[in-house]
Amino acid sequence: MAAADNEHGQFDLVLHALADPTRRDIVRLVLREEHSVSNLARCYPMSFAAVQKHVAILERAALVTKHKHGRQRLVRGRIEAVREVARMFDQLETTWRDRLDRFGDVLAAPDTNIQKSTTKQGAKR
Amino acid sequence: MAAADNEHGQFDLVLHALADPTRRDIVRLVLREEHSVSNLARCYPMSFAAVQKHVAILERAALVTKHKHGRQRLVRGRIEAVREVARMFDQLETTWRDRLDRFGDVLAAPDTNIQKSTTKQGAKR
DNA sequence: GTATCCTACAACCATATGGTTGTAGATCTC
DNA sequence: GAGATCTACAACCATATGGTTGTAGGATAC
Repeated sequence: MAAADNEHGQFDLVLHALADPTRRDIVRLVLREEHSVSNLARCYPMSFAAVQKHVAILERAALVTKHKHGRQRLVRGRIEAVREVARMFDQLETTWRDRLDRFGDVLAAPDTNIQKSTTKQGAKR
Repeated sequence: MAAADNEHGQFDLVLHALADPTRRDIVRLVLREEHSVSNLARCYPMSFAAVQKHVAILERAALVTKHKHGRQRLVRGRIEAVREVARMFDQLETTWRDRLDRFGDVLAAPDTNIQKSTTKQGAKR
């Protein structure tokens, strides 16, 4: 499972989806232009069903959409989703850095008062 | 293993490491200040060994470092790594978007020209 | 010294993941 | 209509993952 909770957050889904080179490549392709699933499948050294699963994971993460066109389903990348993820990531990084800035001097001194301060704010969550 | 190749790329490692709320929280904590492993373990509803594994995954992704201090190992977040990942992600997103711009008309979708405005101010940090 | 605490690591379990093959349903082509 | 193609889905397998407990080693405290 995820770890701390029973339901996947969007961030979890997206990062997990992108933590695979094949899936990143699929996103790259379908951002260029739409591809049918079987079309995508021919690009990778694996079965059709395997690629289908990868597409499903990307779809679950809202990174791509599918719409049917005749007998095939065309996969299209959602550039907005990609941008949103990049933005989320920037924000996450900013948040972390801000905290860093605020407590910057703590890092300056390798290990002075870690225990006691950690004790009180460690138990939150 | 991963999928397309037998050796994990750095991007795979980092995205996989961050695709878990507990690990993201650990990164957040150890960026604020150093924590021992047992200290971290007390923050989460799981065993010491489980947290130890999470830290190992973060360490493998070079998101944190450990150095021994007496009988404990202090975990410290590598802000450079986090920033580097955000940068990698921006770059990835830029690459994808660039291709999109070049083949822009493929996207007759509602939000055609949003990305270019985002282009310049999205990657700021 | 002994006891205690922190850590590393191995063994184990349940489930998720990434892959396979096979089957069945739509849809196009003929 | 028949056949071919694209897709969805189920069943299955091997391995990875996230969690557990237990054991052993180092460092501190007494």
